[in-house]
Amino acid sequence: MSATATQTTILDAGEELFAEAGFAATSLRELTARAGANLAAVSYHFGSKEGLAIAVLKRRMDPINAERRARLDALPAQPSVEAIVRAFVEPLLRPGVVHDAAPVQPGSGFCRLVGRLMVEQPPFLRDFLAAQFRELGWRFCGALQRALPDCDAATLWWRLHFLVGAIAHTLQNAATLRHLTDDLCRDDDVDAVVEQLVQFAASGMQSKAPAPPARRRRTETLG
Amino acid sequence: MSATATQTTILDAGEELFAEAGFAATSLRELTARAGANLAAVSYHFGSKEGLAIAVLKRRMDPINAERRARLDALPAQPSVEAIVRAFVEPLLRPGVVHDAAPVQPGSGFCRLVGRLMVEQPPFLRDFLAAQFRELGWRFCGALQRALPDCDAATLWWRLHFLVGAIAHTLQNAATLRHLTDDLCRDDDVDAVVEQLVQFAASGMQSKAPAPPARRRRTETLG
DNA sequence: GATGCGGTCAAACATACGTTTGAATGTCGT
DNA sequence: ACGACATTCAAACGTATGTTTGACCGCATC
Repeated sequence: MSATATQTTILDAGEELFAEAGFAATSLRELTARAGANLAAVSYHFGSKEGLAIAVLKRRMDPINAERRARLDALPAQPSVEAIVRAFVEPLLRPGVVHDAAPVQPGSGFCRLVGRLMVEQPPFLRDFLAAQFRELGWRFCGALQRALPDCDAATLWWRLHFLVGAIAHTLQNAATLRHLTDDLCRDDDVDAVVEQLVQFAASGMQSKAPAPPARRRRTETLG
Repeated sequence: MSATATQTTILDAGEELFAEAGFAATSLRELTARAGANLAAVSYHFGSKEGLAIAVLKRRMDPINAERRARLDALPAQPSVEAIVRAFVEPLLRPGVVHDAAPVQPGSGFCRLVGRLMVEQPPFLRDFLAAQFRELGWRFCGALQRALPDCDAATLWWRLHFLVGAIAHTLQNAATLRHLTDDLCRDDDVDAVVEQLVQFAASGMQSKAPAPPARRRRTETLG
């Protein structure tokens, strides 16, 4: 059964509004109003608000992660670190991913949505997001380790994690940065932003692994 | 007029719960129950829920940014990039900042709160956060530019922005990473995490500035 | 010991939320 | 043309929210 027009407009509106204000702060009345749909349509088609959020994510995340996998597999035998980073970053930030008739634009709601939900991580999404990312993370970590044999896996995982944070924050707050810098940093040139990010992350990845600190601080979790 | 005990316990509870679930998803009833205070106390002492959120942030952010400024001023004449990055990262991630009788612990609510609200950025907080960060950002950008004369200011601002994203994501989702990597990446050794972050960011900062892309993509904002 | 006042409290307020209901509407195959 | 099924709709449901109210308490001060 293919998605009806109503389902699509609701998914689009969810993408936009969840990205804009977050999951908890978005009401279904506002959402269905923007979608031009009836309030009850959300429950009818997606079961609940949470079900809608998962559907919104799933619609885009699956193709993006598939493209990441494909680009990882398409790399040469001895890929540069930059090429690996690029395979991770570009499928998310650049257009090209299509679902139904709505291609993902670089500035579209979904980009910001990922930035938002990746960090907001409502409890009901944690397992879903972790499951989405686990296998892919290990694959990229493995590729990086082959390119950087001096780095342990933990260090590379941390750096992948930092990269995800940088991506998420950029996706969501690029406009803030622009405002903060009096338009010095423009967010309307996607290619330039991608290059900045790839350059920064590729260089960070190739840093030498830090030596474990001499004394261990008493056990405290960081978050 | 100094803060009463009630105000302090409410601020503490706000720190914890806003960090845990975000601003919109936290109810004042849950919050005041945890604080052992009456529901009406929030309106009485802070005016509103939004007023409370600002007070929670302000209590910690002012001393942390002051310490960042102090450490920046205390750097030698020709500081290394790593030293500058460290002056930015450590005041936020390491303990030592004290307000009233409650020191900021590395795993305390506030660390995660910053990670959360830095990215959630409810509309009413945007101007507040931007004002907090603007002057500090320019100072760090200036210091970086003196250490990296080949980099333009925009590139360094972007990298500072990436660093903020990496910090925020780490503060908030370190536990997720731990789970994702089957305990390979531990979040209970704060020193090690700080070293990972500093190492990664310092190296990323020193990357050569990317050449501006040949053709400009049509105007689209990224977020 | 009366008065004023900052602080606390239980209760109520109006509103907004996510979800459900049951009737109405459209759209197929036959 | 008709029955069946999927979809839409306005309305209502129960609950939870942020905020306000007005009585009450503990102390200082006069």
